[in-house]
Amino acid sequence: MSDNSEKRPSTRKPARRAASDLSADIANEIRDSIIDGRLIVDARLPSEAELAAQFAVSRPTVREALKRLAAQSLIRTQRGASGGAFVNRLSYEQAYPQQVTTATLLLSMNGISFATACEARFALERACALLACSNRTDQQLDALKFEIERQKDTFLSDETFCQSDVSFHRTFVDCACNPVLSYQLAGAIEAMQPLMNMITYTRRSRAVIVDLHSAILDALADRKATSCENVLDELHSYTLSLASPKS
Amino acid sequence: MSDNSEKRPSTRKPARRAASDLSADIANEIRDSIIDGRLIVDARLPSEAELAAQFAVSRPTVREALKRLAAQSLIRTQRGASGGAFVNRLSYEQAYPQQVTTATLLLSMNGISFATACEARFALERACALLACSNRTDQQLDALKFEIERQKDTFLSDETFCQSDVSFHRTFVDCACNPVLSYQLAGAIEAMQPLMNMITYTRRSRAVIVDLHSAILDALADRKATSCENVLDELHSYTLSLASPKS
DNA sequence: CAGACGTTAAATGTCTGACAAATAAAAATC
DNA sequence: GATTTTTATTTGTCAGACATTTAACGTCTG
Repeated sequence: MSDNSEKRPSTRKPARRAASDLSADIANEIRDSIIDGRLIVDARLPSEAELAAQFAVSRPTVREALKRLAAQSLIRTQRGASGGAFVNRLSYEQAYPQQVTTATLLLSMNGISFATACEARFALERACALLACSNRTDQQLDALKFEIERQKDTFLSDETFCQSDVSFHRTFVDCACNPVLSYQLAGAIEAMQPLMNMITYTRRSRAVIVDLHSAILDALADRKATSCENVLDELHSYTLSLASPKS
Repeated sequence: MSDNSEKRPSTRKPARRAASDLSADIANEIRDSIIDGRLIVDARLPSEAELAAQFAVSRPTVREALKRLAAQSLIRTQRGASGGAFVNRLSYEQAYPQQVTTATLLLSMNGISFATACEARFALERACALLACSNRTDQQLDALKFEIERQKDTFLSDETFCQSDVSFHRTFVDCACNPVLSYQLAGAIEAMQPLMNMITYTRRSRAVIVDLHSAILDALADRKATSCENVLDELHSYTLSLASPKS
């Protein structure tokens, strides 16, 4: 929204623009360099001492800036002679935890209702149905089948059942064979699972869940996207009914 | 094959990196306290000196940990007598930029193809169609109409047109009236827009876009979810055809 | 000449101590 | 009693130092 016209560092001076957070400024500057390609993957940043001289600050300040970037997995550091800070290749594995943390806190801190979270979660999962039906592999079907079989085991602990539930839905999302989609959805599903577990833990009927999961598997096997979406809607309704059975 | 100087021995395990990163350990510990509720929103953390004593490290180390948390908007700091570090109420506005940054870098650093990104983007947007049709307000329709009118102006610069395009789609997502969905989708749309602009900038026909946008508006007005999804599919196909014109 | 081995230098990780700046509460003044 | 001043607390920043890690260099030996 704000006009980002900070492309002229030559005329830049230690102005009075509320610059009481040097480490944040430095971190932002380096981050922008990474985003717009001036610093490419695996490029080595100047040493902390050099950065300190370059930005005319002390080394602790530079270090705080680097730690900010490290917290976002934008850089990695290595000790030793040819060590230093390197631009990190951001991988899905590294981005997942942050995504989950952020989503979890957003839900818990902003009073998101169970219904709203649930609605979002199933809408997103529904978005995968079409692609999953066209792109799913037989291996993925086997994986889904395996989880369903696990869930049929009545001796399974509640915790393990929930874990298997998450695995099932993540595998379902993976059926779309689109890593971007998997990334986005994994964050959403993982973040909402604790919330959903807390509410539906005791009330859920495993038989109903297993039946619906089986129906999803069948729809995927037959590549029937519409029927797949319908089952997801049923699962959505059932989950909602667990949360508010007040009558 | 060129000899790669950055070989990665597969036997190398990332297990021994926990030994020397005190600031990361401290940051993780505090983060977990926030997540599981031991530290609630607006709670004040101990002062840096107290934290240093508590964790038996020096103040700079504590500060690096706090900067890591600040980079994720988990805490805010305030100077002065009754200042300190406070648990931040994570808002969507604060989470957006990080979400966009992460998504942008994930796309650009992992060689995500245009088709894959496009597929994910439209699948996600499609997920909103059903909810948008039931929940949209007349105000939102007006906002969409306003953007379409802007896009009809032939004197609009390419940049402004793209900007309006983003606004249109974000407003569309907002029609679902689900903040969680808006958050997830905004990240995806914002992150993919630069990629899509780069490819479709010159080739796109504004008339086609405007027509499709109008069709979306009509579908929303009539609350016809299926027709809305179909138009989105058309837009998807058209965008894809721009990237690989078989003519 | 080649390989093993010790040395060295560079870089990050950490600590100590200090001062500056901001800020709210307490104290002093009118 | 209201306003002003002082004070204490806390973060922001700096300087210097030492420890630790690690790659590169040089030396010694077979």
